[in-house]
Formats: sequence, C-alpha cells, structure tokens
Amino acid sequence: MIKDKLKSVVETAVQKAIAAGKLGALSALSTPIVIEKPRLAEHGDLACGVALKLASAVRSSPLKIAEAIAADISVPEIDVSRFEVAAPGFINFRLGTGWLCESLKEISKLGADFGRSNLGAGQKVLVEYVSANPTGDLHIGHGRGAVYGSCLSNLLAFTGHEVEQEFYINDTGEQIAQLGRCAWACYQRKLGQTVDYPEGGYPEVSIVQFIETVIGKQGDQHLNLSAAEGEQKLAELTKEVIIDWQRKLLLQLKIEFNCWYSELSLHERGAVEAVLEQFSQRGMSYESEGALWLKAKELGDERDRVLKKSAGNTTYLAADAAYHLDKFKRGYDRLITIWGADHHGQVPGLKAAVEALGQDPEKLEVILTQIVNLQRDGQMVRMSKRMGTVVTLDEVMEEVGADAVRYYLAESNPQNPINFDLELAKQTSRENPAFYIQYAHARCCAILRRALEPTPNAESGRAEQPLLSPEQWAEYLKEYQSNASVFEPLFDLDSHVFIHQKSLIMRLQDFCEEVEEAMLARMPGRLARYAYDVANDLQRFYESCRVITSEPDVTKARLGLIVATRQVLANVLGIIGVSAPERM
RNA sequence: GCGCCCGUAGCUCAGUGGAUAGAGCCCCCGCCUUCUAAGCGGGUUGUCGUUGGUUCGAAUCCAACCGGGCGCGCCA
Repeated sequence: MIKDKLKSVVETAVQKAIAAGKLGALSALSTPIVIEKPRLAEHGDLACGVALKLASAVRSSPLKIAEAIAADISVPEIDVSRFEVAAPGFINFRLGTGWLCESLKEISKLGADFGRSNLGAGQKVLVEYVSANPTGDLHIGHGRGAVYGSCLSNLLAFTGHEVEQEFYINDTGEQIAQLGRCAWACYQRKLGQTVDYPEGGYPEVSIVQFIETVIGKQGDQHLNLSAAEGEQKLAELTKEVIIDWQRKLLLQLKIEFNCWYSELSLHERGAVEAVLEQFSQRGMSYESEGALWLKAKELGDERDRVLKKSAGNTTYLAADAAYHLDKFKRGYDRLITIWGADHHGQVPGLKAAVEALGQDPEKLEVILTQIVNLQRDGQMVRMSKRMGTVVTLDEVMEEVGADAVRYYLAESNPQNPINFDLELAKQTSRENPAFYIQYAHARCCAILRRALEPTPNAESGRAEQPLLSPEQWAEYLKEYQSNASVFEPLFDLDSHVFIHQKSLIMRLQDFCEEVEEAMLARMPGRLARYAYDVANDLQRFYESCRVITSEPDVTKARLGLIVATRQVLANVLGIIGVSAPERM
C-alpha cells in the first residue's frame, strides 16, 4: 500500500538525517510516522506531519526539520509525482498515476477479498447479542443490538478473527412464569373461556399472535389442565413459538447465530450451583441475612451483589456468572457481550464475578447500545407498552424493508442515542443514504450491462451488437488483474475530471484502512459512512467522465475502474449486511 | 446523592493531539441530444455546552461546573 511505502520512505529519510547529525541531539526516531490524507486538496494527496512531532525533541522549528528530512527523501516518480514542505512543517506528497493504477489492479486481483486482513488471525471471538427474553415481540432497540452485533461479527471475521455468534435465551425464572400465567389466560380466552387476564403482565396484544400459533398446532388439548399445569405447559409451548419467531425475524435481517444458548440448560446440568460452589471455595462469597453474596466490592463494583436470595432461588447474576464461565472454558480469546444501555449497572457485577472465578476480566468486553427513538417526518413516535402502541421490529421491517433497517441501525455508533425516521428510511433519493449507496452499485452494473449486453438503438429500435463479446470481456478481466498499466488510459488531462478520477480511486484504496480502524474501534458504522463516500465519489466521477467512449483503451481502463468500484461497494455492503442490487 | 453515556451549523449527525472544524437536509442559483437526472455543480450557515489546565499545537487529553438521557432491588 502506498501509505506503508511512503511511511518507510520517510522513515529512511529521518534515519539518514539523524545519522548526518541534521536533527540535533536526536539519536533515534521517537514517534511513529503517520501518513495521512490532508483535508484540503492543495495540501497534496498524502501528507506527513512527523516534523511537528519531532520539534520539541530536536529543539528546532518544525519547518527546518521537515526540510532536513525532505532533502533525504527519494521516491520513484511513478509513485509520487512531486512532494514539498509546507508550513508549519508538513511534507506533502502528490501521487503519480502509477500508484492509482496499481491500486485498481490490486482490487481486481483480490475481488471479494479486497480489504480483508489478518489482524485477528488466530483469535477466537465469541459475540453474544440480542439475548432478548422469549416473552414477546422484539422492538427497534433489540434491532439495534442485533444489527450492531451482526455487523461487528462480520467485521471481525473480515479482519481474520474466528467468530462465533450466540444468543443467550433467558428461558427460565420469573419472566417465564409470568409468560405462563399470561399465556394460559390468553389460551383459555381464545378458546372461549371467560377468565380474567392477569394484571400487570405482558400485554395480551403482544402475545396473542403466539397463542394463536400454539392453538393452530395443538388445538384445545391442554384446556383441561389444572391452573398450575396449564401455566407451565403454555409457558413451554409459547416460549418455543416465540423463540422460533425471533429466529425467523432475525434471519430476515441476515442475522444467524451459531448457537442459541439456553439459560435453563445451565440450571438443569447444575452449572449455576457449581459456580456458587466455586465462589465459596475461592472465598469470594459469604452469607448474610439469609442470602448468599458475591464480594463484588473488592473487585471494583460499588457494592456486593446477591447470588442466591434468602428465598432459595438464584439471581440473574449467578446464572450470568455460570454462563460466562462456560464461555471462558470454551476457549475463546475474547468475549464480546452486547447489552442495552439500561443494563450498564450490571457490568461491574459481571466483571467482578468473572474475576472472582479466576478468569481475566480484560478478555470480556461489554458494549452497550443506547436507545433508538422512532420518528416519522421528524416527529417522535410515542410508544407505550401498556397502551399497546409499541411499534415492533417486524412492523418497522415491514414498512421500510430489511435493507433500510440494517443501514440505519448499522450506521450509528452504539454509544449514541439515535433517531430512526420511518419516512426517511423509505425515501428513494439521495437523502436516504441506504438507497444512495445501493443506487451507486446498481449504476455500476448498468454501465457494465451497457457494454456487455445488446441495447436497442434509440432511432431504429433494433438491438445493437454489444460493445464487447464475452470472450473480450474475459480477456479484459484477466488483464485488470495482471497488468496495472491497462488502467493508465483512464485518466483525463483536464484537471477537473482528473480530480474526480483520482478521488474515486483513492477512496477505493482507503477501504483496507477503514476496515482495520472500524474493527479496532468496534465501530462498524464507519464503514456505512465510508460506503456513502464511495457512492458520492462514484457519482462525481460519473457526472464528469464517460466510461464508454470511442477509444477502446480508454473504455477498457474505465470499465476496469467501474468493476473495481462495484467490487468495493459489494464488499462494504456485505459487512454491513445490506444487499447490493444489480438493478433498481 | 453516586456511577455510566451524550452535548459540534436552524435540523440529523461525522470528526482515533495537527494545516482554514466537515457531510446530508433546509434555503438560493445554475445544469437533462450523451452509459440510470432516483442525479451533479455553486452559494449561505459555527462562542465545537461553560471555565480553567497540559501541549509548539485541543472539538479531541485532564479537572470542575452547566444541560439532557440511563442506571443505582434478595427485579429480570
């Protein structure tokens, strides 16, 4: 990559300058060399600010240092057409077309693997997310966690990690008992019985569709059960229906888990009791007021936490400790747990529990996602669970489509609350980035079709022969991958056109770096915005420059650029899980 | 009261210690004989919540304060 190359060029120059005693008392490079893209075009294509960072160590002005370094820089003209020192001490480089062509060749060669890295090679990561209770609908907040977790997983996989995705099902305990009471009542009512619906439970509107499914499958055969048996039976049946429904809904969002991990299974095989025993053996728990407590305060929590209540049942924390211990034992190098921000109070407790069990809490990364406000035309959509006016995730998907849901939920940073505008998400214009990016991909496809498929003549109406035969096209594709100079004719002498051509290619080349940065920052949303930038650069190129021209070499080179652009768009859309349509 | 997150253009938001803080929307002006105008170009818009500190350099790091959200249970 050109940045790496320039970095080592500058590094060599600095070493030379040091050896020649031009950098005062400095004996070794004290700061990493960073090559960055200047904001302003007049500052060149790439720049290095190392002289500014060295100023205090060298005890000289950044400008003089930059000049000393620049005097020792040597680069082939094919890489850099020129470079200069600018105040207050930057060294600015202008790229030659050779490197731009080299980038396009690289993209063509790597194809779907362009941008992939091995940063995470050998790292096994478990990403746990969604983990909604199987007691009703999913809402847009679950959707956010789901999309974020999925994008992050894709991104980790794309950067070489071995990724597994897991959904933790809270399929036991008080919320399931409550589901049982509501489901049993709803079941009886649907089958013509007059019974009261439990007060303060899950709203009937939110579970009735699942009860209908249960009745559809099993009819009224459970109607004669006692209340206790009925509640248990209906809890079991409804839970399964809901889990199945959640699975199908998430699948529509292109989210598929390697494992749906049952909390109940932890209890059934004694893992929760076992973990309590471990706390005790390690001297990390004690009894007080009839309950069993974790010494969480010793490990950074604000106070101790109850593991087992005086009533004899275990807390959520106890099961979570058992679950996370199981994760550690399964041998992952890193555990990522994604929770809604309303659970942030539990993070120190979980970390303490993990540490108390002798595991490294540093390996456990808890990422919190903030709330999603639903809007319509800029107006807040008011929701109340009690009033039954909650807009569910499936309703949003129904209205705006899975791609728009994914894009908007993927685009933001998880720690920021977001406004999701239903009307905006449906728009088919530039205002809607999801649409705009897909449109750019479709436009690339349209140009390629134009060159490769017969098109009807505007005047005669007869189909004209395509510009290129399949054989010629196959030959072109081979050349794109093997010969960088095939791209050289694409550039225009007119600097207004050239700027757009260069911007697009440099943007495509940026993908690798964007991927790595997004992964390290755990912000897949950056790639969504990057995709928008690619789309924008493509549009500008398209407006200023024709791809299919009367000159075969130029056409060949520009078709190569379109293929590369389409490829990068497809790769980035793949990570954020938005489809890349060929026509719109 | 304590803890976590947030505060950047009229609105929605980017901005990982570097050059003159950016994009979209909104508003105004241009542009369709030409590969998708579902578009493009140009113009206007700022006490980066406030005050201090660190630094050659701060929207970015530190401290205090102000404003908003969330959490502080033997609930899940």
